[in-house]
Amino acid sequence: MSMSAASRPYHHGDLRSALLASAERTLREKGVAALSLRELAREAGVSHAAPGRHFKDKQALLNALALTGYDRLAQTLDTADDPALPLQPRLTALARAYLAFSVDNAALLELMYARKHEPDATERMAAAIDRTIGSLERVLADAQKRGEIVEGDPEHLTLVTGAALHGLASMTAACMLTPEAALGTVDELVHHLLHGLKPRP
Amino acid sequence: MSMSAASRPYHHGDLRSALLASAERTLREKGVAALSLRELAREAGVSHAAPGRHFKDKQALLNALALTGYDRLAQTLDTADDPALPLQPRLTALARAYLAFSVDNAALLELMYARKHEPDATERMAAAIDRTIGSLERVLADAQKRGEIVEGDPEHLTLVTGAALHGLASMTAACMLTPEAALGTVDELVHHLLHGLKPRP
DNA sequence: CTCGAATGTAGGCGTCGCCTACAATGCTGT
DNA sequence: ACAGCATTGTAGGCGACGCCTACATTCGAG
Repeated sequence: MSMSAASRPYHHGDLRSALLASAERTLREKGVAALSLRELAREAGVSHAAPGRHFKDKQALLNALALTGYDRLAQTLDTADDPALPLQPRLTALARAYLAFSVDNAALLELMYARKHEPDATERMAAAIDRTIGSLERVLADAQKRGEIVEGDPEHLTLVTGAALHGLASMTAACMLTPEAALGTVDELVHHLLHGLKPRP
Repeated sequence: MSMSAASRPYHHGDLRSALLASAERTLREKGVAALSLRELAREAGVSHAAPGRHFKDKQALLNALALTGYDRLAQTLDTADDPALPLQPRLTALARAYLAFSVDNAALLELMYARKHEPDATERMAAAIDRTIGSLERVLADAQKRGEIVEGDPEHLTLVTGAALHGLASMTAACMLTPEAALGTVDELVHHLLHGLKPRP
């Protein structure tokens, strides 16, 4: 059968990946509200019902998109983490990496942290989140082993640190801070986190 | 003219408020995705185009909803703040109030922090956010005056503290923490924020 | 090679946001 | 009191969307 521009082969070949890639681009360029299955189908050159063969509904596509986001985030954090560094520069580097990712992928991050409802998606999402938080927990656990930070349940310390970082990223995403201001604040945030706000005697 | 159940008066009387109230209920009970102007119109007993007289489009209604949310939040924080308290309990109380609000109004908070586009809405929103952050900044400025916390730009200190609180709230909204766990962590978070993670000599 | 599974197509259904033309009502100035 | 205008609500239509079903084509395991 001919493969002229107007008549592609009946089967796309890798529609699922094409949809996800197209969706990510649209998400980045026009935001989540501009995402429509029909438009994605048009961009892929297939009929408006074809995406339904790969994603049972729109939410399923968004979930898949979020999961790819977690993969990229995990990879980003992994390469940013240098276990040889002392706590403060190590944590700062990790924080900068997370903030940079959140600025570059604001809409995607919104999807990643959106409350899902289907139990299966929630499971996979929770596992991905745990993996992300794991990067931070490793840093703090190491620091604790070396006596660089106070005793206490490392999970709680991770939560406090993670909340501060995520909060900064979230505020930036909400346009309460410019990305530059946020990146410029990271070092200070980590410093205050480690040294506390109360004066040291 | 008759006012039987089937034939209300031609004019609703206070459609705008009715729409906002109905929207807030739907938002709380079914989430933002379930909000539709046509459904709100049906609940108010008016035609599907009537809401357009009070909100130029759906986003305008969401913006108005967010602004009422900021009013309620400001009121909540205001009554929760006791300037007579020393820093730690004062900050803890404020944090608990914010967290409680964010748990009770998760979907609304999502709207409040959503990136808007129309310049007018963004202005009003930014003013509301400043008002909210002001509650926190007052606490820290007072503490600084009393020498309870380190020197430094109070705006930066506010940012660090606010990021941590907002992060905890945000993580709770994203179902990474149960509301109980979050509330149970607040005290510890404030403590670590004030005393730092590094061991005190 | 065959036949079922996987994948894509065509069309339809109900809902939505938004638009326009029109009707009813309220309000203000005389 | 009331004319005239601005406000508010109505009726209907438009195009887009998500999702569904019935059907067509292709792939691949036996």
